[in-house]
Amino acid sequence: MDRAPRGKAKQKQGAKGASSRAKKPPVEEQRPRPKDDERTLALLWRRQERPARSGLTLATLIQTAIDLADQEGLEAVTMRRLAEILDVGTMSLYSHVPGKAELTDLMWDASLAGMYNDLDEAKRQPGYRAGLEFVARRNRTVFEAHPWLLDLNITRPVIGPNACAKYEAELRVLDGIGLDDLEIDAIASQLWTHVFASCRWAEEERRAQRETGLSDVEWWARTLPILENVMHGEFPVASRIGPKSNEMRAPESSTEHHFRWGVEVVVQTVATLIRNRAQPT
Amino acid sequence: MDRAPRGKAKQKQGAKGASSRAKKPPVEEQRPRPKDDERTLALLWRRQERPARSGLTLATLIQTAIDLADQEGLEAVTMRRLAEILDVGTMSLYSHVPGKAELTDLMWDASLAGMYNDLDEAKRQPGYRAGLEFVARRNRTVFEAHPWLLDLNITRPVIGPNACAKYEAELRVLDGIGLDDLEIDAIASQLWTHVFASCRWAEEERRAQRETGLSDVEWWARTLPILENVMHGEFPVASRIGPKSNEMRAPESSTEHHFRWGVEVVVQTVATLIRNRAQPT
DNA sequence: ACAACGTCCCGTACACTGTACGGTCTTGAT
DNA sequence: ATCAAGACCGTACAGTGTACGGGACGTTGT
Repeated sequence: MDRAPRGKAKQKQGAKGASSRAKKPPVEEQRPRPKDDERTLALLWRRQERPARSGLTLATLIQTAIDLADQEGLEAVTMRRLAEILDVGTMSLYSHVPGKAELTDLMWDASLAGMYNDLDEAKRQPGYRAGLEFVARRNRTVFEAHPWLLDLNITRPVIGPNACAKYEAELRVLDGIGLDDLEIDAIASQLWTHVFASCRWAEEERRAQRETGLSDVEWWARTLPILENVMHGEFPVASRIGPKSNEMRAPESSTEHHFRWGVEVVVQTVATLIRNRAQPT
Repeated sequence: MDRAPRGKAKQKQGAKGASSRAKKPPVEEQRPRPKDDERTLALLWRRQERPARSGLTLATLIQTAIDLADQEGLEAVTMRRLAEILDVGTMSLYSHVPGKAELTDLMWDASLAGMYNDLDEAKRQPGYRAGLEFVARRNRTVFEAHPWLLDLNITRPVIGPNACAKYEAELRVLDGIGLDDLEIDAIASQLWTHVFASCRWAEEERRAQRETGLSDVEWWARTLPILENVMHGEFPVASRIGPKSNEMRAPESSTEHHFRWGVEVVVQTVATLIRNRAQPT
């Protein structure tokens, strides 16, 4: 670690030489510790717990983290900050949780708690269309309650009880209506992808507005002349559609419109699949 | 909550007061500096540049960052590391770029360079189906060449020349085939969302495999018994579909299948929109 | 009753991040 | 030749996650 010849006051002897500053002997590569899924799984499915010596529970730790993220955003959630709020030493948190990454996984699962009253709530809607719309709205509700979930970019979540229940409840909507298992999975993930993207877009807009103080329309009104100045009519279609879509989307109802549109596409896809199944040519 | 004799031994004077550790007088809240979009825009559309004193060009800075991200992932891209590779002082980078966030924006736009040979390449495909498939594959190619793009979670990119060209080339596929402008925008974003999600899933799988050394099937084979042990048949549909979808997806061809399936959905959506337009009843 | 053990608590320290500040040097225009 | 602009960059700071090791405590075995 100690670069030997560094010295010579600060003259930078070789000057223009290729590698006057390049050092970093290979040392040993240490990956950042690969996230203890085993233990996370155990923590996710823990039965119940008595508070430990300091009165701290894993559940309250997670809840505190979630509350903090809700109020000040995900980047405000640091181990030190959490410890301070809970009035314990920073390192005490590590006796409840293997590390921050794992805590985040726990937060994810915990925020899904109580999404559906029971596993058949969604299925009970009249028809799969109503069911899918119900599911989509519930998902959006979660994202609106915990916007930081949109920053997680979760693709392969560790499987916790609440995520499981959510998954089950949502799959049941699609079960037994004439799709095979792979189609069910594909449709479900299509719906999630859309809802996530749609919510993320809306949230991004909200944040931009909060930070810059400019609404989307105002921002475009200010940026457009600069852009047109620099791309001299090279991109006719883009300059026609880009601003317009945003202009139309700006009113709150239009985000809503885009959201419904995506759900509708999923519904139509299901309809087509079923129809083709019914009459195989 | 707080067991009585907590204090004593360790002194810690106030001890059991609620706030022995809570301090942090309000001070002033400082946001992390709001990302200078104005200047980023100027840098994105810069015409050309002569190398500066040290021989450093913004273009080579960006390219170095991209290469590094390609080879070691986005988290390896730090200002110090970049400076070391380029053999300049860390703070020298800041005379070329306002900060790291802006550099990331520049990296995003730069990696889109040359995606299409010309603005009509995609449109030139025979029919919108071929056009959309072409676009989807090109997008995937970019994500495979630069997997770290999948970590960016870009929703509102700053508009650079390459992003513009990409946008234009892709919109042209949908232009003039009977969709209105809002539909074009919606379809395009639906396609991007799908490609992004699909590539992200594949990449996540690759990473998991690289880190744990377990393939997806192996991982499920190991995890499933643990899970079933803890969720005693509570989630029948989920336990039927979850493992199966992953099992089937494991062979490389199956990721491909899912990718195509999503594109097909988009194509069908376009077809439906056009059909309904043609005969407005 | 006592000892031993495990587990929680946590102060300190380390390696690493982005970048503010202020100085020095180079270069191009006048 | 002068001078201002701007590139360069050493140092420092506030912040991050967490490794380490020691001290305090509760439970359990004897």
